[in-house]
Amino acid sequence: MIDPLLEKLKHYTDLEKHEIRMLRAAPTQEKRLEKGDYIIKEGENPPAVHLIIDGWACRCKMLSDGREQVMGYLIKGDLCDLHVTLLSRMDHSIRAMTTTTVGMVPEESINRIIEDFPRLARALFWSLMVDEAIARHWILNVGLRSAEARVAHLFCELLVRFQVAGLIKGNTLEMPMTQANLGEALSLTPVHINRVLQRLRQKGLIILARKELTVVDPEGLKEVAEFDAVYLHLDKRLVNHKGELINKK
Amino acid sequence: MIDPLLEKLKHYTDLEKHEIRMLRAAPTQEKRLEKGDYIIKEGENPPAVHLIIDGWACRCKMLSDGREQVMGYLIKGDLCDLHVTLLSRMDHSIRAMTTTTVGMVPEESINRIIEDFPRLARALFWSLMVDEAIARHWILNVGLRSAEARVAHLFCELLVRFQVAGLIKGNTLEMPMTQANLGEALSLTPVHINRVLQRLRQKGLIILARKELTVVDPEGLKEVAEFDAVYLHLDKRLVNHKGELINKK
DNA sequence: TAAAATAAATAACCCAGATTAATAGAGGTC
DNA sequence: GACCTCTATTAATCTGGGTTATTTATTTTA
Repeated sequence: MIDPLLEKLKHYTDLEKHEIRMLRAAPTQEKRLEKGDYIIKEGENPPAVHLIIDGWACRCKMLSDGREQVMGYLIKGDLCDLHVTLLSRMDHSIRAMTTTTVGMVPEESINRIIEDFPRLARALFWSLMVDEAIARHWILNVGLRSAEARVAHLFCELLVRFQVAGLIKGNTLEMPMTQANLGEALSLTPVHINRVLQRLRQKGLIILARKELTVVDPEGLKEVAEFDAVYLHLDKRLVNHKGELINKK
Repeated sequence: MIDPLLEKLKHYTDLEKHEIRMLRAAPTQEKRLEKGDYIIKEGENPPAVHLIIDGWACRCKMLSDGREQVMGYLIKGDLCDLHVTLLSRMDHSIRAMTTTTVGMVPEESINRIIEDFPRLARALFWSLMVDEAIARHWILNVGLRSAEARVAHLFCELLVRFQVAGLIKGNTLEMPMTQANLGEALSLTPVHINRVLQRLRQKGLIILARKELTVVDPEGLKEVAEFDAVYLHLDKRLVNHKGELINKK
């Protein structure tokens, strides 16, 4: 089930049958991981690129005192470590937050895509650049926004990403992370995350219970978060079969 | 003077004469900017990629209340907006922090490199991936480290980046940003930046005066910062003329 | 070289979010 | 359905870094 990745890439460019076929055939093996397992550890040089097929994962890194920062969430359709095809080893770890199934795309398939499927290659690089933009905006989030805006911003981001990957129709998504885990991502303590969630609930912006988040008032939440989806770069580009942009302006 | 970029890329792969020639010829035009000028503004879709030839710049983004977050520093040899060849528009701005000269590399040159100079293309993508890793580690820095460690970490990063670009031999580099600007990058107030700098000076780790930083005790500073240069991915890769990795393990 | 403007240094006081601790639910599991 | 463990909730207290204000260098400009 590679469809969420396809759905996501379609937001960047149209893909033809043979490109879709190539992508569907790319993960040659699946691996199942339990909650808490590391998909890839810092320092490793995985021989294949991992694709989240089912479940949730996060990018994370620990300091020597044991405190951990979550640097990004990975959902169905996200590629975990495409960048490691260029770098030598992981500078952070990726951990499953639920029971998770990952697909393994051998590096040769990636190289084949780069050589023979330029438009697909361009779409994959686009998703890498979006990951970079998301990382930059997390700096902004942690650095500048109040606790309440921070939580709201993360929820807005996840809502859009779920919609983009075609995983939900409405405004309800599964959210398996604990308040402690949210705290690691947003640099807040679990206690304060709890306080903020109460406030967002009171304002009628969200419902969050039993690992399920419903954004009751998306516009209101965006306002609190000062959320602007531009950084997710969802505007469809016109790209020819060689991967070249046409009609750029 | 494109040498800092060349120096940087050489840390990833060896380049041959014709590749070096291509890169040297890439910036067809230069532009001079004064301190405070925007090199590229959020929302723009620059027709050329900007290369810092001289001076300092920063990636930044402002919230509606006027507060600004610096999301990264750009030094000689850095490409500002390579990612915009894939995305439609900038999701943040780039501002000159000193009088700055940028070279403009037309998008056609980038496309030519991707098509005909695979090893060079791979090196450029490597630098993009390093930018992404730097962004992720800034999340860690702002999110988890104490004020003192944060400042120390930034100084360690800049020291290594200056060394990698062949801009300095020793441990002294020009540092034109004000304490207020450092604060915008590290999410600290100018007052607190000042307090922290005093402490780092007292500990004999740095000398900072007249826009010049000397790291007196690099090892000590790294210890305070818990700095590990792995995320800058400086290990030389063995890459053939087609840009394929050889001898990966 | 004096005046003006900008940046650095310091002090006094304050607050958003941290810390610690204790309680209450929710899911598992046997 | 009794037990156990993990997660959420709440309250009381504390602190790292923020705020505001003033003074003292540096630079820049004229």
